[in-house]
Amino acid sequence: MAKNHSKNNSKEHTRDRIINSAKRLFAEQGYQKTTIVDISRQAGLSEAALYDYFQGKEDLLQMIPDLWVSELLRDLEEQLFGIKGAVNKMRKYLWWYMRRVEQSPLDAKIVYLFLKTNANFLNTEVYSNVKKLYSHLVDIFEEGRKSGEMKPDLDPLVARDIFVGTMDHIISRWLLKDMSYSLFDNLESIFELMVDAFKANNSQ
Amino acid sequence: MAKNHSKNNSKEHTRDRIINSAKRLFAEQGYQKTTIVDISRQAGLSEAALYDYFQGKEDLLQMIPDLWVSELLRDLEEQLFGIKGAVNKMRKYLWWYMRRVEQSPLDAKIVYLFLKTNANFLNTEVYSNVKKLYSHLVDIFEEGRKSGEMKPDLDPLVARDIFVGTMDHIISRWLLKDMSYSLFDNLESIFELMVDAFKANNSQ
DNA sequence: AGTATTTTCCTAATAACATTAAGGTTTTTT
DNA sequence: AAAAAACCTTAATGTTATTAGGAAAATACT
Repeated sequence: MAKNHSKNNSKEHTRDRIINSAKRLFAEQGYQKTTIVDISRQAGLSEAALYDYFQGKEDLLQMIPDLWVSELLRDLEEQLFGIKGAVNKMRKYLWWYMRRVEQSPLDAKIVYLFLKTNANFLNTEVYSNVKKLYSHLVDIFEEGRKSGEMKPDLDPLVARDIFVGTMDHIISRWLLKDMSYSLFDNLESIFELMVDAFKANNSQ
Repeated sequence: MAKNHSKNNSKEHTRDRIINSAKRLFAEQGYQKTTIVDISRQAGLSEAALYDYFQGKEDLLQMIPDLWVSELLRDLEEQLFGIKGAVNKMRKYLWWYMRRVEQSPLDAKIVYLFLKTNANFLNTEVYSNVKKLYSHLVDIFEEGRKSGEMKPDLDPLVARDIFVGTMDHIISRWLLKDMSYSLFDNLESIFELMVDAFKANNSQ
């Protein structure tokens, strides 16, 4: 029993060690320049042993965003729960996501810089989860439109493009610049401008 | 004389043939999955001959965006010349860029999907030209602010982030979805929303 | 023209790397 | 304690980027 427990732990531990080594190395040196030897050394194994845990280098790369994004998805609904009003939800979404990125810069770096290179990204688990993350945004804009908080003719998909595009752009630059400043700089004024774009024009 | 001319032509021709082969293959199969043999076969040479024209695979990848982006930069000033008003310039910028992307989808694909992977992207020629492309946008927003066409407290850098982020997002998705629809779908309503975000609120 | 030089290209190394083969050692189960 | 399973290792194997070394063709020079 106790042995079984400790064994399972150690197995999980090894797997995690490999993932964390890969994460650090991919984020530091990029996917191409990181070798399987690098990763397995860092994790304290031989190269061959790594193949008992993962199918290969691509598989290992995929695993990192897989874990991160599905955890984000789990957290998101929790975070939006109980918040009233589309603008308030939109605000929470933005601040929440930026904080999550700031908390997991290595995961974010891999998602933003190395994932899209994968030819069949559209067929991955990650993409389907990212779409779910986005769909919450679409719901928020739809709610805003219906409640009269936002423009009556607001296209929720267009609003999402502006929102996500802006977020992603800010994050990409932050990652490229090696996270040398805070992601929250200017966030308030960015948010205000986007609200101006979406909100109902009461004065007309 | 005649020989010299034809020789220079053929030299340029070979170089171009290599670049175009690489462009097609990188865009089709991705950078990693494209081999030097693939490229040189396609261009009608041996692998080794390719190294007389380019330093290596990375160098070849870099070359493609280099050429495209610097040509874009040359064209941009021409295109904005004579257009009056910040909103009109902003509109022209958006439509111009989208058309250029639609006209050179292979270049765009390489820029958008494979370039940021490069660890020292920030130190490349391309990045410095991209920054110049962006700086025209900042100028436009600054002009709009000063002329009263846009909000008096509009931060031009923030406006640029929204504008570029939105554009890039739409383009990335279009590229990932294999250019299966028109980039100009919804462009009008996207533009209108962005204008609402930036423009002076006359009714207040 | 005829020789020297440069350009362009090729066939073979070379070396780095991902992935597999084959099997040993330790742990768990019975 | 024997059998099975889990975990790990060293030594291939095969692919691929890059170099070496030099042939063939074009160009320049006399």
